[in-house]
Amino acid sequence: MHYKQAYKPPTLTVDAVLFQLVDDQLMVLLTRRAEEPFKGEWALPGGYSPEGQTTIQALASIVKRKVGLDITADLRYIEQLYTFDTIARDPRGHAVSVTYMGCGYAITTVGGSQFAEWHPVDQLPTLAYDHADIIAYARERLSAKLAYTNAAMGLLDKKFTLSQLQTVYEAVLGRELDKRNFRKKFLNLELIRETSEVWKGGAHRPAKLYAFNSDSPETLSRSFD
Amino acid sequence: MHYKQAYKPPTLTVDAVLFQLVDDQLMVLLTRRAEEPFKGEWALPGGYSPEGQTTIQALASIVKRKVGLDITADLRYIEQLYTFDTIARDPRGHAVSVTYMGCGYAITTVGGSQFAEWHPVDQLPTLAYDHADIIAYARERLSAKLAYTNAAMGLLDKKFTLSQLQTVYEAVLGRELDKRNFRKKFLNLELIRETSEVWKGGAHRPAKLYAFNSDSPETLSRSFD
DNA sequence: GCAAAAGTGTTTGGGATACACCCATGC
DNA sequence: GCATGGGTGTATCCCAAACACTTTTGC
Repeated sequence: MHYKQAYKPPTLTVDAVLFQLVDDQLMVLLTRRAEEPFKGEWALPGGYSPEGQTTIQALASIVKRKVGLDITADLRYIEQLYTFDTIARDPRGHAVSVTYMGCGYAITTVGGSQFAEWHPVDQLPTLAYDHADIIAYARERLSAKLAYTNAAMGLLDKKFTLSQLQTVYEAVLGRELDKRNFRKKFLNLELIRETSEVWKGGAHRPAKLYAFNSDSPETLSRSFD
Repeated sequence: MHYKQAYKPPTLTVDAVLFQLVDDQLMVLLTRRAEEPFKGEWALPGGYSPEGQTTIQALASIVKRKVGLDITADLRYIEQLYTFDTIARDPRGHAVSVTYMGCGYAITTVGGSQFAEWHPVDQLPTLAYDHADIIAYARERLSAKLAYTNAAMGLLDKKFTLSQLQTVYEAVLGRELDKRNFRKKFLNLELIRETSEVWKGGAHRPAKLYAFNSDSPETLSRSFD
């Protein structure tokens, strides 16, 4: 593409905030930077988004290469979050970052060219660039989405118990919920259905397994909580 | 900025969906394209976003130049909407567009290097690029924001009557609301305050003027409607 | 039998909805 | 005095919140 006047676009990058629950805690995937700038610091997985690829395509190949995670196979949900574009956010020069937020369940396949680790979203280390802001924004968005969509699906197995569902809500919202009210409200939304299976999880009464009625993102007419 | 490997970013553009009410109708500002591609068709105001400027800075100068509108002075509100990045959206080559949604009140200053006109959002002409999608997305976002923020502020004068406020809600949501319930609910939100002034708008009882308590965007704890 | 999580109902208060008439002004 | 929009109250229903005990299993 060429232009009548001289035109130079900023660098375009992509970054992903990837969530999953580990031990009932909301975790985010971070990589340790091997090079300057911010060498040795923690950062979100991300990289350059070149001409000829959509940002999500670029993100998919970067995430696969750097942290060994397949965003279609390993994630249950991903959406565009926001585009961060302040001039000084990258010390090397002006870089505009299109960010994504994704959710998964029991992801263990992490391991690529960069060292990566899941960190509790409530106890993050110092982060490179403006990545702390990006994570804060993603967490807020996810909280909001729990209330009016079936986004909790992203953090659960295909079949799950009501207690596991409640754990997702509690971990993301950061507060405890009443078990009876939670079940009543959620079952009223007609978002999930009972399956015939049960979960035998230990030395206690087995729990019924439920599944979401729809595999795709849904917006609720009346919102939850 | 230079790179270890060859890296070429896509073109970065900005586009704005600007709303205002005219005759109780929600209108969006469109320009008529003077050149190929899509010569003669209607499009959103927008243009290239160069290195060294944030997208909102680039948008401000483009909108000022092309349609003669000052986004700080003429608009009451603007926010980033979404980044559209499909490869084929611009026939000239891969162009990623960071889009914004803005609202104003009684804007009459339109007139720049491009012919521009306000169009009812419910009766749009054929639009260039993917701009119809962008407008649909903006309208949805604005609808949603009316429910849980003070975004209606953006489409009103600093002081307004409750009927004018209700008109904003009806125009954006696209349905009629009950006057008594609307007033009760809105006054309960403690988002607006009565002023001592009244509006004498014609051959009928004068209406009390109200003002928003806060000039800046606010999110409500309990949502409206 | 005991530890551990699953499962279950009722009461109360507040907001949502539906609905119709009088009031203040200009002309 | 009449046309025009401004302004007001009540009854009903449903949802949200608070709250504690019994059930089923593994060991």
